[in-house]
Amino acid sequence: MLPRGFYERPAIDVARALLGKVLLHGGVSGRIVETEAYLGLTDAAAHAFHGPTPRTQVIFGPPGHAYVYLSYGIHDCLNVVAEPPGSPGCVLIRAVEPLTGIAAMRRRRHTDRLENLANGPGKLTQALGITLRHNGADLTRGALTLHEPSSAEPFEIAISPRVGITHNADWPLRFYIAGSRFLSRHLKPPGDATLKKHAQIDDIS
DNA sequence: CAATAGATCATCT
DNA sequence: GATGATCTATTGC
Repeated sequence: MLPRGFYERPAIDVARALLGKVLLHGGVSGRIVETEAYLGLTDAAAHAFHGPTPRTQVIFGPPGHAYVYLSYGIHDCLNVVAEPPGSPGCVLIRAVEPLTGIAAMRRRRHTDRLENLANGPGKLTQALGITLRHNGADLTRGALTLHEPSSAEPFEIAISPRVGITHNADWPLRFYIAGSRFLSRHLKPPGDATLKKHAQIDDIS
């Protein structure tokens, strides 16, 4: 079980440190392969940016708790509260690699494909059975917990801009395990994009 | 494979 | 009354 102190540091540090850790709920677990940091009052993309509200108060509370919100009216998304009380940093869990309880995941997700069970913030909550009821839950004790992996193979951390936001869209606050098959988005091809533009130029001329 | 439309509702203005 | 830290199916190349 990760101790409270694990979460009591800057959100960016927690986002990086959470990679490779294990998220467990009711016998169903996954290895975290993708996270995003949200910096609170200095970050217009963060829910906490406008100060505490009934919804976001948990982000301003003690670290090591869950902030779960409803996304686009449909999906429950899981955040981990970081930083000391009053400092509203948090980390969005964007993807996990299925480890245990895979049968239950397949049932909840209505799909068999391993790579499609929990490769997105809305998908992993559905796969693990995490809902708005877990908002405010203490991650250091209770049904929803985080752990050190039993076997830790080394991995490389890659960085990119965050996904799906309109503010600070260029801030490099998304962290993921390089080469993982379980990411919410696949890597951009290394080449440039000039080839595509030719077609449009040809159309005009 | 890439782009896009539609679903759907708690939260805040 | 507008707005998303998304997902899926569908359409178009």
